[in-house]
Amino acid sequence: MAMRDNGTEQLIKDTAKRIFFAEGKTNATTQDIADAAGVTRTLVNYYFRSKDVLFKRVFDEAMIDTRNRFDEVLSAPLAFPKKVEKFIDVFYNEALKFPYKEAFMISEINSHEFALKQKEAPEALKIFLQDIKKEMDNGTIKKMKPMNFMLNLFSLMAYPLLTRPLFQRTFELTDTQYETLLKDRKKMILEILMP
Amino acid sequence: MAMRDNGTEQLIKDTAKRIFFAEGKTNATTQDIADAAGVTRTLVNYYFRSKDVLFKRVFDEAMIDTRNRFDEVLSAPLAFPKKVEKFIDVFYNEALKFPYKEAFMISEINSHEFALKQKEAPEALKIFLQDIKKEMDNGTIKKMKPMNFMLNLFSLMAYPLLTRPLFQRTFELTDTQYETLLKDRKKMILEILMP
DNA sequence: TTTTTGTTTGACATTAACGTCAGACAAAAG
DNA sequence: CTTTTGTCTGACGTTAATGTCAAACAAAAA
Repeated sequence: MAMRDNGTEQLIKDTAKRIFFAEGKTNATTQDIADAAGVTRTLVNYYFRSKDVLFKRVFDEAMIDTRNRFDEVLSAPLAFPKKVEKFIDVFYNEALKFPYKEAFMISEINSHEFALKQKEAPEALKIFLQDIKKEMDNGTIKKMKPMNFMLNLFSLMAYPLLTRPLFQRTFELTDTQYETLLKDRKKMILEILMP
Repeated sequence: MAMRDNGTEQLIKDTAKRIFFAEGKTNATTQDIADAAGVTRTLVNYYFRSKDVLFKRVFDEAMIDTRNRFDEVLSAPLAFPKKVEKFIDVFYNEALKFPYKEAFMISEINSHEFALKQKEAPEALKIFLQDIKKEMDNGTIKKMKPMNFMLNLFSLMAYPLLTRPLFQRTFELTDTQYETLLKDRKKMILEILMP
């Protein structure tokens, strides 16, 4: 086929994402990815010049993807509590599909090659911070630096996912038990943040 | 010297810890570590049979070290609020010394080779969970699963450290600004958890 | 058809990181 | 002193992972 066919390229990227984010094989080689995608390794080098390029592309697209997902909720015309609630839902649904994505991103973010593409803070985040400020002025939520409120929300959602392997084994919980725990947290997070 | 001398062995381990936890070079090679320690790479293989062994030892000792630090506070005969406050202090002091330790541990925990040494939950954690339960019964803190309270505490402390490179750059904060933010969080965490 | 263009493959070259080994060396034990 | 034991070094071999290349191939364009 002579037509510009990005089917294979997409397949490789999707496979890489699956391996990294869903299966948690952070040290996968290009061979592993090629095998899983059912193509030869040479093809990986044909579409992406090097392993590094592929990795960075996967990472960047994951960042953008996550941001878009967040933006949609955070800039939606919803009442504040509903917005937060929906945000938690979106976050957990993604986490359910890609259990290792968070941990992967944390690693990359903390690597020294990490560089931000966009310079400014995303518009949606700014809107959300303004929402938070407004709620504080209204007395709906406890007064603090809006940034701290946001950090709290992210923390309470994400951290139990990041440490899941440790906590689940330490307290000898089954998969379903831990998932119940996570599900319970949604209500609890809302109560804590907006008492 | 024919005397059993664990000076060099210790030096290598300490250097590795510094490189991983303080400098954040997670992909450091045995050569890097040997160079930084001022010894030949062969020595690394002499004391630790392989790279894997060295890495696992560093990780395991870091786990134990952290646990001991926590245990000391968590099982101390302190009033609950004081205990939590001190715990946050201990946590942040460690984070200040080893900014990348958390991220490193998260990576390891989420790798598929991760295995827990000890089977049971540490005694100190059990004590802490009982403390929490007691406070809830007393009505001092909001009722929830004690495990969730613990998760919240860890989350609120740790997550802003894990995502520091991302948040700091996104909102264009200087090092001192972010550290101020972190310092402010201590009071805020206490207020949130024990209103 | 022939040509052109993009796709795919297998074989090869390169490299970086790791592990081993024989032997040098120094200090304590005999 | 000689022997023994533990420490250290340099050189070497091995491997796994990556990257490159020429050529085969298929489909669209000429």
